[in-house]
Amino acid sequence: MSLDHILLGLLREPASGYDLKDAFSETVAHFWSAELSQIYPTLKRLEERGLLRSRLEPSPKGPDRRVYTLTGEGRAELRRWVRSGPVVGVERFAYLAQLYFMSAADDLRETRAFMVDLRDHLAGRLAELRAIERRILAAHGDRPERYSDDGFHRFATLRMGIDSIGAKVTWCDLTLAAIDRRLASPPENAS
Amino acid sequence: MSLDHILLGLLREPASGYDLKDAFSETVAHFWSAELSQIYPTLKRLEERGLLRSRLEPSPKGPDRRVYTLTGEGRAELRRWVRSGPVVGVERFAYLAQLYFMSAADDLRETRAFMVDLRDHLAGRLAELRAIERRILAAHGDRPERYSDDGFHRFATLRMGIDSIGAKVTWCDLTLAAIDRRLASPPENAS
DNA sequence: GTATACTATATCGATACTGATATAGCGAAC
DNA sequence: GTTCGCTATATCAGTATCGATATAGTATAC
Repeated sequence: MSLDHILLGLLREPASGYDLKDAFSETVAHFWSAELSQIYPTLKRLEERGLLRSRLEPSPKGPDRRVYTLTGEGRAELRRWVRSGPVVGVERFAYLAQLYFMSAADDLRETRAFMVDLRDHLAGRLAELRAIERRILAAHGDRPERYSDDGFHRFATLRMGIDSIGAKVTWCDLTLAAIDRRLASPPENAS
Repeated sequence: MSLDHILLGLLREPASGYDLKDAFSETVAHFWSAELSQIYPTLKRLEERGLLRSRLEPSPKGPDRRVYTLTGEGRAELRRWVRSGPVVGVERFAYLAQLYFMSAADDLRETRAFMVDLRDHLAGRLAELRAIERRILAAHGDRPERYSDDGFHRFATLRMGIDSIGAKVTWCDLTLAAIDRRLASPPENAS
């Protein structure tokens, strides 16, 4: 159900499905993603439910664009959702499952290589988020307390991404250190 | 695809679908979850693919149990997956989307209430994970360096949950503090 | 002229996941 | 004796998501 509401949220300004796909990568990529093959049918369904309205517009650089606009009902539904209290879903981490099952039978040096890979990947994501943060801070004279209300909320979601992935990178480092200690002096009476 | 491999991993000891549902809540709940309605057909499919074998056993307390066992192929597939490098999926946070769209038009005190709710929820999850950690530490005389290889990997996944949720709770607190500063002295030249 | 790249919409099949529902044995409470 | 709760398996409908594919206009490069 969340994609429905995210599309409503992004449509506070009129846009086509194609535009929305771009909006995803620019703005909400750190907490949601969607393919065009999911966006188009979802927009259609939202229009059928009366939450959106659409019109065809000629495009200067391709086929006609179907541009969607929020209806009053759509705006009301978005507000209802935002005010309905935090929607906390199940988090799924396939890589933790891999780590969990990478046990006794395997070589600890394989675990080490796995953790190095994971650390690199997460550190890359963290660097991207930090780059976005720097751009935002620069645009506001490094004074986050002076953001508009919109900016305040957007900055907050970005910070959660940075803090959460940052904690994971630190966890990778600590786990790697523990692996190295273990490789240097294996436990004798393991339990 | 991950559920397939998680079931293979949990089946290093024979179990029925019903057992596996329990195993989820006891062991891997902090990084995956699944309903019986998904577990049963997945087990059937894994058996068709030759990764599992099953037999019917009479149960002392109910209808017959269908008990699944790993085949050699199943064990090989599990090892292949574990060694294939970290599978990093997209993380989706509906509550960040809500926060993101909870902007200018709304009252900042609503954002505050939302963040308090979220903090409570996350703090509850964190407390559960810390309780599991304490039980494990107590069982090992508070010396994590002496775990078996199995214990080492399991403890590592638990730590990632604790660190990551801990960072989110801290982020809630910092965001709440920023909201309170903002409520006390609203920005004049917001940008 | 044609191959390539980008804009734009759309559909299909496969898999993933949830919640509801059905069936059925077994034991304890009332 | 029947209701309740637990064990146990199973199916269904609805939605979510991804990757592949089709179609087609426009512009640029070669």
